[in-house]
Amino acid sequence: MLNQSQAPVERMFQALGDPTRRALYERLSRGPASVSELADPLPMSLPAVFQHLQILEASGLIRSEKRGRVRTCRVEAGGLREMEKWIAGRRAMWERALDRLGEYLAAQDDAQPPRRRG
Amino acid sequence: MLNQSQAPVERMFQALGDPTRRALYERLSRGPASVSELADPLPMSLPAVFQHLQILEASGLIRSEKRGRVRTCRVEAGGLREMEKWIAGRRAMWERALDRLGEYLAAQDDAQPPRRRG
DNA sequence: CGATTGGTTAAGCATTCACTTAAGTAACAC
DNA sequence: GTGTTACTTAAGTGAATGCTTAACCAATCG
Repeated sequence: MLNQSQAPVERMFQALGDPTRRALYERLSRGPASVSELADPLPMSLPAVFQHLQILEASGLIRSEKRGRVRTCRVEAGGLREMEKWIAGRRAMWERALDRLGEYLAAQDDAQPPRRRG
Repeated sequence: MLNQSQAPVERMFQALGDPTRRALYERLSRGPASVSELADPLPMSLPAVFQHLQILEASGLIRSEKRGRVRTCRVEAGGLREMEKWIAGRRAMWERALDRLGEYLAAQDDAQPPRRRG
């Protein structure tokens, strides 16, 4: 798997690549919830949901806190920001690449005299 | 795995959850490249890279075109946009949830007379 | 033409992943 | 105290994933 350094944003992408975890995250973006509240509508066992929550939390997308015997989960704002930053970075590189292509083509035009008007 | 409907954005997240594919995508965001150019710096076989490229293309993050015997891959702009849209949607929901919480707390304040000034 | 290059397909294999059930543990209810 | 609730841990299983090597095919080269 070429396990090189596992950047946090990568664990976020991986976390959201699973439909269950995406559903959990969408639910939590509507407001905090306990583990069993989250598990209730899902067609799987509570330990399974708990494992998914652990993965989401390890990725930095959510955060949770235990009071008494109930653990309340909520979205971690920083997570979204990390992903947005990564995407913005790729977009910037890609747009710069397009610019370079434009400059290159312009330079080609300068070097070779235009056919129509020559 | 709760295989419900596999939204396109989900396949993108899943695609970028792998370090190799993330590296491929980063390379391509700097400009187009052929399959073997992409495979060259990576510590794995060409078929392996090819499979990763297929996954990236199936997710809609990249696009490729074959001329003669060389296939040229490039970033698909729409892919980034899809992911940004999804993230923006979650952020919006999350911020709305915070607003609701604020309103709720304000209502609580109105209902109960303030302690300090009462 | 035959040899090489660039990609593609196929089959197999080891690991990881998404579950499961069973068995804890700790907080609260009675 | 006993029982119930809410989570947690552990162990196991089948399927999906990330590779591999060994062909195979079409385009280009000599």
